[in-house]
Amino acid sequence: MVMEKKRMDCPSLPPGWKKEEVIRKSGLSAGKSDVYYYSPKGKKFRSKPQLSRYLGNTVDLGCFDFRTGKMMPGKMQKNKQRLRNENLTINKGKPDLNTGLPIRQTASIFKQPVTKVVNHPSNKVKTDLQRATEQPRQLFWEKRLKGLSASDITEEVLRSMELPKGLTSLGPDTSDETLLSAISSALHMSSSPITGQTTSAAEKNPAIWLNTSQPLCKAFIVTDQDIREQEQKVIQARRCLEDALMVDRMARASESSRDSEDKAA
DNA sequence: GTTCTCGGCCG
DNA sequence: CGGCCGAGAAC
Repeated sequence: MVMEKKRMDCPSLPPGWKKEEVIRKSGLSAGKSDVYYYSPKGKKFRSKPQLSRYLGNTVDLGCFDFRTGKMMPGKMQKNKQRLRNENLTINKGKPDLNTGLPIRQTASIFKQPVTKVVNHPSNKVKTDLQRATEQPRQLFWEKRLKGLSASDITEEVLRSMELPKGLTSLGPDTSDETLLSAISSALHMSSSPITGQTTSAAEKNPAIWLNTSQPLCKAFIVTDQDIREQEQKVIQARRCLEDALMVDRMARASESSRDSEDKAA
C-alpha cells in the first residue's frame, strides 16, 4: 500500500543519488508530500539550501527544482516573453549575466564530464574535427563580458588586474576592462597561442577582417622580462590560493559539524 | 541517541 | 499556496 517510500534514482542525476517522495498520511497536512535526496554516501537532504551548502560552489543550483528533481531551464517562466525585451532595455547599464561563454551549462545540477569526441570511421560528424573544435562564435562577443568582475563571497569586488602597456584593444569597445576579459577568456578557452589580431586590416575594419579565434586585441610582443615578471605573479597567486583553500577547508569542516548538530539539537 | 513525521512560519 | 526547518513522536 505505502509504496511511495521508495528511493528512486533520478534521471539527470549521477548514479548513486537517490530521490524519495513521502506522502503525509495523517494530520492537517495529510496528502501533502515531502521530497528528500540521498547522497551516494547515504546522507539525507531535505531542502535545496541544505543541498546547496553541501555541494558548495562546485555546482550552480540556480535553476534546479528540488521537488521534481529536474533542471528548469526557464525558471523565469512568466518572463518568457519579456526576456527578449529585458535584454534590449533593462540590460542597459547592467551586465548580461546570461552569457553562456565562460561557464559550461550542463543538463544536470552536477558537474558532468565533457563528452569526448573520438574518431569513428563510420561517423561523419564525429570525424569532422573542425566541427568538434570550432563552434560558431558571435562577432565581438567579448562585449558581453563588460561589467563582469571577480568578487569575493562578500560581493566585494576584487582588485582588477593591470595590463601590460603593450596591449591595445581593438573593436567597438576599447576599454581596458573588456580587453582584460577578452584576453583571459581567450587564454582560458583556446589551446592554441594567443597572438591578438595580426593583420593590420583588422584594425581598420574589424567587422570584416577580425580573426574570430583571437581576442579583440592588437598583436603584441612578449619579452623575456614580461615572462619573468609573470612567473613571479603566478607564484604569488599560488600562495594566495593555497591560503584560501586552507580557509575553505576549515570552513567546510565546521559547517558539516554544524550540520550534525542540526539533528542533535 | 537517531530517524520519522507533521506543524507552522514566512515569503 | 509551497519550501523549509523546528520539534515532538517514534524507534
